[in-house]
Amino acid sequence: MDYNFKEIEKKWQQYWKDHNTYKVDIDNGRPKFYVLDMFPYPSGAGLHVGHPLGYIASDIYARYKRQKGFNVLHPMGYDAFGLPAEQYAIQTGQHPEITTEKNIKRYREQLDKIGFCYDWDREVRTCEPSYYKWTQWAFLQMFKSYYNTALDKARPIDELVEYFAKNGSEGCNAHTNAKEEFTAEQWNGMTKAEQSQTLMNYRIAYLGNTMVNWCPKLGTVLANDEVSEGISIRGGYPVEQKVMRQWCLRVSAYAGRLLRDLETIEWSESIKETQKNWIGYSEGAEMLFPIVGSDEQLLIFTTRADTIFGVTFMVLAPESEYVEKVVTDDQRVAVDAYLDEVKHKTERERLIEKKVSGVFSGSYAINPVTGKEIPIYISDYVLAGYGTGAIMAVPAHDSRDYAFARHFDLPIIPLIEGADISEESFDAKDGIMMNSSNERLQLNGLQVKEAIAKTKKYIEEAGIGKVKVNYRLRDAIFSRQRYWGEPFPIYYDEDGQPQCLDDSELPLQLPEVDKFLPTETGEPPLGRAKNWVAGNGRPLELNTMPGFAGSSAYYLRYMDPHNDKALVSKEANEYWRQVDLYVGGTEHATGHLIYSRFWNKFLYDYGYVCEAEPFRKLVNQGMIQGRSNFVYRIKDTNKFVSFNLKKDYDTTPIHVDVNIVSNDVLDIDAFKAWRPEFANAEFILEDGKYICGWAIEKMSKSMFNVVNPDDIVARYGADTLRLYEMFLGPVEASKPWDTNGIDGVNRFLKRLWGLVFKGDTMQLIDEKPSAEALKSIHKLIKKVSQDIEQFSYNTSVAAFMICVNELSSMKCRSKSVYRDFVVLLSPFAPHIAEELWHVLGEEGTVCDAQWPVWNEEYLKESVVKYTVLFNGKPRFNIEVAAGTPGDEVQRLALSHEGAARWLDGKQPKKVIVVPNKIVNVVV
RNA sequence: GCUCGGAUGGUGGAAUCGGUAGACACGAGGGACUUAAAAUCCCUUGGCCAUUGCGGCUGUGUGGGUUCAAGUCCCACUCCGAGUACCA
Repeated sequence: MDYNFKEIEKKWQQYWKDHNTYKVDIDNGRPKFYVLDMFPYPSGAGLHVGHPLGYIASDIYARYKRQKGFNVLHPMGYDAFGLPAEQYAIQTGQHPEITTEKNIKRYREQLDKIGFCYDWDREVRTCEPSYYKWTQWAFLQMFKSYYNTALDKARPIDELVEYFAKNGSEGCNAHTNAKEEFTAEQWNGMTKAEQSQTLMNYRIAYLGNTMVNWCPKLGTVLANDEVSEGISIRGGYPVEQKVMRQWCLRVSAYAGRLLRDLETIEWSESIKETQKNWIGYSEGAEMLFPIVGSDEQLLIFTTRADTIFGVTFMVLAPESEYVEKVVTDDQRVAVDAYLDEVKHKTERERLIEKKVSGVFSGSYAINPVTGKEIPIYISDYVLAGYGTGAIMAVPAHDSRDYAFARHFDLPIIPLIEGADISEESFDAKDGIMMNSSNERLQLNGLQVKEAIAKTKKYIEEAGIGKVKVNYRLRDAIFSRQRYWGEPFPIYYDEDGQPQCLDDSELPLQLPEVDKFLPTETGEPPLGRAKNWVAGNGRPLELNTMPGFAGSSAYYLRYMDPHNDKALVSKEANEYWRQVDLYVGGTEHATGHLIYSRFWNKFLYDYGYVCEAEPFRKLVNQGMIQGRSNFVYRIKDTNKFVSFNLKKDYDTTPIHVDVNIVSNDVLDIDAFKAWRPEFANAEFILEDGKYICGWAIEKMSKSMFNVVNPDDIVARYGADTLRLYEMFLGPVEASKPWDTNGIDGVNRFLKRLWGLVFKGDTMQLIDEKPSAEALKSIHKLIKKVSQDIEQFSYNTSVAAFMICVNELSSMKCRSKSVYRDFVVLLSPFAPHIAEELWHVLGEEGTVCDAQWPVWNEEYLKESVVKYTVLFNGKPRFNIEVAAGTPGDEVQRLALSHEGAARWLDGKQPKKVIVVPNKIVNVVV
C-alpha cells in the first residue's frame, strides 16, 4: 500500500467535519489562546499559492497550542464589502451580493482542501446585516462621543453639552478641530442646528469639511493609506486634493496612545517603526509673529525654536486662512494668480514637478525676538494640514527654506559655527550656536539641543508662544460614495442636521438600487434607492462606510459571533480578551492595523472590551511572488530555441504557462496544445529537452505564473503543500514560489509512510526503543518545540527529514517513537498524522494528543570529542565520557597541562573553556 | 532625502550566547535495480590544488578594527529590498 494522500485527506477532512473536531467554546478550566489570520477579501480570482502561507503558519501554531493544553480560538471569515465586486457589478449588472457569495463559496472549497483547523461555526462576513449591525452600532457610539484630553479617553457628548451650557468652550479639555471659542451665553443662544454644527467639531465620528483625496475615476474619496504618491492604490488612478464635507473619525485624538502603546505589544520592529512614522510625533513650539500694521498675529509651528535669529521670511500654505488677512491690494492680482495655479495642480503634478514656486503677500511680520520686519510669502511647499499651516523660514538650516530663499533671493543667516551654507543648508541638529544673541535671549556658544530648550523656556515666559506636540496622523475620512458598503445609521432632520437612528433600528440594511452608479445629479449610488428614509420619513445618509469599517472589530465578533444583543458579551470578551497571535501581511501597517487599534481603544474607553490593544503578537508573513517561465521564439518564425542556445539567435521571450513546465523543462506536447498558434511550433532542443528561462515577477494571470493550491493538492496532497510552503524559507520572508523543490518534501512523506508499511503490513511493534532512537526522537521534540515558538518552521521541516533518515537507517520499529513523531508532525501535516495515529491504535484524534516533552537525559552524548587548541591553533583531539560539559572541560584542560609543556615547553598562561567542544590553551 | 531591513555555493536557505560555515532540500554528476523508462536506493557536490594514503590552501558584498576565535561585534563604504516623503 503506497502513501495514498487522496484517500487519507478526504477521509480525515470528512471525519473532522462529522465530529466537530475544531469547534471551540469557552472553557474556564483551560487557558485560552487566540490565533487569528487577517481575513481575506473574496476576490473573483480565487486563492493562489501565496495566500495560504500565513494561514498554514497560524494553523500550525494553533494546533501546537491546542496540543500544549490551550483552548484555542482559531476562526476564519470574509472581508466581503469592497470595490472589485462593485466594479464588476457596474460592468455586468450582477448584484455584488451574488458575486461575493459565489467567491466565498470558492474560497471555502479551496481552504477546506488544505485542512485548516478553523471553527467554521464562528465564520463572519462583513456584508451580512447581522454583522454590520455592530459596525453601525460602534459608529453611533463614536458619533455620541467626544475625546476628553484631560482624562485621555472618549466620553459621552452629553457631558460636553452640559459643560458648554455652563462654561462655554473655554477650558473644555475636548479634542477639537474648532478654531472659534464661545461663551456659555453664546452657546445657550444658539439654535439647535447651530449647536449641532458646533458639536460636529468635537464628536469622535463627525461630519467635517476637510481636505480629502478625491479620485474622479473611482468617483469617491479615499483615506490617506489608500493613496500612494498621488495615485489610488486600488486601480492606480490620479487623486486630487479637494475640500469636501465628509464623515471622519477622530483618530488623531488617539495619536498619543497609539504611539505609546506600541511599547506594550510584540510586533516586529519594522512594523512598529512604520506606525511610528505614520503617527509622526514631533515636539516643538508654537510661536506668534505680529503682522506689521495689523492686530492679527501669525501662529507658526517649529521644532527648531533655536533658529529664531535666522528667520528671514515667513511662508503660508496657499489654503491657509491667514492668506486673506495678509494679502495687500497691490499684490492681490499676483496672489490670486498663484492660488489659482496651485488649485489646478493635482497632488501628483506637484510631487513630480517639485520646483520652487510662491508669491509675496505684500505684508511683513515682526520677529518677536529680534524685532526685525520680515516678508510673508505664500507657497505650496507649506502644507495646510500640518502644524498651523504657517512657518518661520530659516534658510540656513532647512533645505526647503534654503531652496526658496535662493529662488527669491532672500537673505540667509548662518547660525551654527563652522557650517558651510554656500551650496546647501545645514539641517543637522548639531553644533555650536552663533549670531543668536541679543538683550532678550542669548544662545551663542550653546549646543543646538541646549539652545532649543532655552528658547522654548524663553518664549513661554515671554508669552510669545508655547511648547507643543504635533502629530502627523490625520483623522480618517470615513465616507465613500459607493454602493457596496455599510450604510450609515444616520438621517437628516428638518434643519439638515445629521441625527442617529435608534439602536433598535439597527441594522440599517443596504437598499436595492437599479444601477450601482452615482445618480444623474451626482449623488452616491444610494441616491437611487427607493424609500431610502428613516422610520420618521426623514432622508437617510447616502454615503457608505469604507472598507476598513468592517475589518476594524471583526476579531471581537469571532469571540461571540451569534450574539444579537451585543458586539461581544462581557463573558466572552473577558475569556478570549485579545488576539494572542495575529498573522498577516505588512501592507496593512498604516491602514487596518491603525484603525483596528483606534477602534479597540475607543471601545476600551467605555469598557466594552477589556484590553487596550487588539493584537498582542503580530507576525507578518512575506509575499509569495511568481516565478514566470519563458520560451524564446526566433524572430519571424514559429521556431523556439532552448534557453542555453538562444544567444545564437535573435529571439523574443514569451511568457509560458508555468503549469506546463516542470523544473524549467517544457512539456512540448502540452505547449502545442496550449495555444492554437503554437500547434505547429518547431523546437531547437538541448540534450533532447526544451529548457525555459525564468524571472521573478508578481503572481498574476497575465504572466501565466499563477499557481493554484488546488492543483498542488491534487498532485501531491495537502500535507505536502503545507510542508513545502513552510520549507520554502522563513514565514516573514518574501520569496518567489518555485514548485521545483516540492518533490523533496513529498519524498519525505512517502519515506515516512514506507517506514510504517511494507506492502500492506504494518511494520511497527511494541518494542522498547533503543538509546539511539530515543536520542533521535527527543532531539526532534526539542527542535520542533523550540522552532514553533519562534516561527522557524523551515528548520523544523528539515529536522523531520533528518529524524526519518535516522530512524530509517537504525531500522527503528518501536511504536512509542513513531507515536511521538506523529504528534510532532500533526500541526504541519495533519492528514497523514491523523491516519498514522489511528494506525498506531491510538484513541481520539491526534489534535487532542498531548505534545511530547523532551528529556535532556536522552540527548547527552556518550562520548564527547574535544579539540584542544593552543594559542588558537588546534593541536590534538581527545575523547572523554559525557558529563556536565563545563566541569569536564575544566578538568580536561588542566589535566592536559603536561601535554602543553610537552608540545611547547611552556606552562599555559590561561585556559579558556568555551562551548562546542573546544578548549583553548593560551601559553 | 529620512527610517528600517538585508547581502552566505548553481538555487531556496541553515548556523540559538562570537566557538569546526554551508544543516535540510532542490539542481547537477556518477552508480545500483530495469529489456527500457518512471519510481526507488547508494555515492559525490563552495572554490582551487592533491587524490597509490593522509591532506593543503582559500572562502559568508568591499575595506579596516576588536578578539585566542568574527557570517555573527565595532567603524567606513557598495549594492539590493521595504516603508515614508515638501510634516517645518
